[in-house]
Amino acid sequence: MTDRPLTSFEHVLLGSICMAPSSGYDLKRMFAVTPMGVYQPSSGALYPALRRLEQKGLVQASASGDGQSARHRRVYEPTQDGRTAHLRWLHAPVDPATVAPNLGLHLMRFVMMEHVLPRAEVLEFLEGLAGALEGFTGGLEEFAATTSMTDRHPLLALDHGLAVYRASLGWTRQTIAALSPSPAASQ
Amino acid sequence: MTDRPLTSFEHVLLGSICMAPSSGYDLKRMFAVTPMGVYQPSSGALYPALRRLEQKGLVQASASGDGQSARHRRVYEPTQDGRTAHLRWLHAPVDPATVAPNLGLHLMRFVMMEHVLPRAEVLEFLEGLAGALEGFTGGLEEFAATTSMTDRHPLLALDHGLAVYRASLGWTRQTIAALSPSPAASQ
DNA sequence: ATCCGCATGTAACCCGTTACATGATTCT
DNA sequence: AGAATCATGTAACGGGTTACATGCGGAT
Repeated sequence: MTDRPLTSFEHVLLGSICMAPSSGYDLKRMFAVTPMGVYQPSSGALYPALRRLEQKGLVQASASGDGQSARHRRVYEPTQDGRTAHLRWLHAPVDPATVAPNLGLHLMRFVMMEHVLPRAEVLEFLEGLAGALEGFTGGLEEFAATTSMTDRHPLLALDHGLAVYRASLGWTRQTIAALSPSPAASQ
Repeated sequence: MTDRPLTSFEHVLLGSICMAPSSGYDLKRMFAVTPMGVYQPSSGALYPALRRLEQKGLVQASASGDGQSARHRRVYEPTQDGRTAHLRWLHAPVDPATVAPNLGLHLMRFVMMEHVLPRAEVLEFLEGLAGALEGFTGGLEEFAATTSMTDRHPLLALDHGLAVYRASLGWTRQTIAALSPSPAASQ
């Protein structure tokens, strides 16, 4: 009852439910089937998390009394509070400190922005992401330049980080371009 | 006492101690200073983990009775058991299922292989990594090809995944080339 | 009739985070 | 002397994993 902020996992669940009312099993299959399935939540994580969202009044089991067929499913849909909390989450600026450890989470946010945030705000988010990625790669470059390390593998691992986050930055810029309203002649 | 397998974190600590005997504070600074610092272990995680390694007989507080100066430091060094456990960890093949969620961990393994595994085994590891990355990107490509998704953002997010893991794969191949004994004329 | 997939849940256990506590040493 | 850093630790709390339990529904 301390009203702690939602965990990332809870935010993803809430967001999924906002995109489409879902049962726990639906969400499980979503994780299993889509490339999001790098993380495979267990029943012991999923169902208690949904109950927590319910107890916080962010989702509710749909009162769809549609006849008999709903054998044993709890289909959740967002409450008004849930929608606003989800929107707040989508609107949160990209914290540069989280861009490296939570890149995947920011991508999830990007996916859930579609049809919810106006194009301009999506671009704003991507600009923030690009800035954070620039900062991170810049930090790696500076470390590489100033370190007195002589061993080979650590420097190669640094190159890996640079390659990966530069790729991420490249995608971000490309996506900004793709989503920007083309000013004149289009592709 | 159930003798559970070591966690990833414990393996990283053990590996660091194998590379150079360290105190908890040394390890903390290592995480804080190097680009490894995307993960910043708390005292409540670090010191208990070291005690666990000690209780399992994998490390021991160095009995360096060198005079007085060792004010209040517990410097750990690996035991024979610890070294063999670390080597087993380094030798473990790349499980393709873990390559996406634990890429960073594999990179840590790569770093710790230097001066420990012969060049041939490092290359073997990198080949395994490349194969796993090919499998993963292949899976993403197939999903992109067969999905009936019409929304834009999920497909763009997929592109991000492809860009990032292809960059990782590119680095792997490049590194294989860089570490391979040049057969004839070198660049 | 039985097995498999659907569907939700619970309990033990472990571990990480947060926050706090404690003392020694060096710097100013 | 007082402050900052070094250095290790503990307690409360929350949440995830593993493993198990349960029951309904459709398929063979």
